[in-house]
Amino acid sequence: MERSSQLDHTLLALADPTRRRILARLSKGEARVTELAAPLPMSLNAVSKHIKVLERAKLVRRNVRGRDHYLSLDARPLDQAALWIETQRAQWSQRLRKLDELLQEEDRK
Amino acid sequence: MERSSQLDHTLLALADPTRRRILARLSKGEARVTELAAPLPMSLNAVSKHIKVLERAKLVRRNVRGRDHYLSLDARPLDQAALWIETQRAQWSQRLRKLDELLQEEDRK
DNA sequence: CGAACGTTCCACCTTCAGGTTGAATATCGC
DNA sequence: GCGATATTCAACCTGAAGGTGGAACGTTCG
Repeated sequence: MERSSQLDHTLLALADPTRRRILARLSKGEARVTELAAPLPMSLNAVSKHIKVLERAKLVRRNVRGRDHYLSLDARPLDQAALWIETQRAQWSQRLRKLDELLQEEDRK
Repeated sequence: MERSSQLDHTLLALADPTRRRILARLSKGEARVTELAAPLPMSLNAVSKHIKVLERAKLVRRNVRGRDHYLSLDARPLDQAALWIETQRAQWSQRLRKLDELLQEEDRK
């Protein structure tokens, strides 16, 4: 019934340490699945699944060359996530500011 | 076996539209559980659970006054999340810059 | 061609997320 | 004290997340 938004997928993908490690690795340059899996304490299959989650979130692009699949980072969805967080922080601090003004108003009376 | 990090909890809490709605509401001021639940298309119990997830992530604080529980936003965990995202974006764009320099170097030869 | 390699697909298991309903608990107001 | 109100707790269900191992598939290379 419910369509999951792009933002849902992005944040969900980021909410896992293994996937954040993969992204951190990819931010230094493209890599194959096996290369990404090598330092991780799990099966190649599990890593393959994590990559699929990252692809669903459009955080990672796949480039197949022969039998090798080269993964690379696409940082654009991060912009949307950062935007949401910044918006919340802005509204929050704005509210604090108004609250502060209100309290000073009280004091003057 | 695995200890979940603060960042995991934060991002996981954010990766749900209902919880983001709750946070957006709270960024405009504190509210009781029932007030938060009113506009949401689910039972009060479900909302209570969502709030617990937000509390685990330390994004929300609870202030009990009589039978009413007043929830308020604590934006500090958002800073950590924003930091991680910004770090990734920085490394990613730095890599693109270096790649660009490299290509220009190639051209000059 | 045939063996090795890189990756995915499939079947399975266990844990957890998100929702439900119904009962329990605590407080308020008459 | 009693009924209404605010919230949680407990049990349960369904589906998805995250892991496993093994079979399948396409590609490379001797």
